[in-house]
Amino acid sequence: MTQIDIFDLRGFLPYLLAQAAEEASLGFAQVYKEKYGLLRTEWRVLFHLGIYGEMTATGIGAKAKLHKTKISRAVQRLVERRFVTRERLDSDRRQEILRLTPAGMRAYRDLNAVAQQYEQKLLAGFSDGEIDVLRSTLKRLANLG
Amino acid sequence: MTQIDIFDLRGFLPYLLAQAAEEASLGFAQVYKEKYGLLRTEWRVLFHLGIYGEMTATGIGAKAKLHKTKISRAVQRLVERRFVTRERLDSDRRQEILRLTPAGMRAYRDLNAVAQQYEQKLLAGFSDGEIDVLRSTLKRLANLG
DNA sequence: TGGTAATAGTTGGTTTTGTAACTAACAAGC
DNA sequence: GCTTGTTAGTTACAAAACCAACTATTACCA
Repeated sequence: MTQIDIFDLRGFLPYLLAQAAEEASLGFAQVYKEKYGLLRTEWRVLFHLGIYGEMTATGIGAKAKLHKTKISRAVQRLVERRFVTRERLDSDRRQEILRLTPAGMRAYRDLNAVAQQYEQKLLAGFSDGEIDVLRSTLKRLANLG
Repeated sequence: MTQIDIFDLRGFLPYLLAQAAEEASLGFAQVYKEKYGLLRTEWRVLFHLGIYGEMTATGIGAKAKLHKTKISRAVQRLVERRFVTRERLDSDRRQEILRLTPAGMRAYRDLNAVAQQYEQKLLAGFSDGEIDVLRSTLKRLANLG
């Protein structure tokens, strides 16, 4: 067994993805942390409510692939900060509908705008073709279509 | 300010990257966890030593962009499991050279082979062109060339 | 109906991470 | 040679993640 048939893990896809994901999320994480005191999971919940409107915690978990305990705690903090309201459903009193407050919506819109600029910077050196392939392959890898 | 100019965050690159990275690493993480009881950081250290041969903790940190405390703890556990040895350098007694033991090398080679197969499955539905673009864009995003 | 199973969400205890302060060894300037 | 600053690695404490057990409510079905 020689060293020759050893696969070069430097290009190992899960590794490249992890490194690129971390690098890409870092700069933006600073923004939502410093401007709004949000943690990553809290930002994600905010962003799902901003996109989809009212949702339940379980619904967000399914879309974002986040565990319900993480969401439960994120929602708690978002409610404390008055970015989100919760309302028990009369038709099924186990569920709570989550909604952005006006303050939550303002934060969402602001961060949305920042995100847009941030992404442009990230992709500055890439061609349109590369960007298309990148997005489409990532979506497939993430099982998002 | 209408809703119309709101950027669609479903395609937000840091989000897609995070989701794809998590999905891609999950299956492989189970392997190194179940077969060798390794944590993610421990696997990364093992893999750097497998690729580059002997290194210091700081050297691994620089390559892998891992904080030195994380590496310190990972190395401790790898030494306990007899996958890694450490040796203080006489020329600079602050540094320790880390090396794989034979058992560490065996684990590395085994996981390397699994990784290779695993990656093939991940990329099964992609064309060669897509794979090239994916790898090259990820490397640039991760500042790895 | 009444009993069992399933679902929504929370809480508690353990692991793991993150951050800062720490020790030990070396380097550089005076 | 001292003093000051830097670097390698560890440790300690706080924050966050993980997992399992829990409450409350609804669904299934005999």
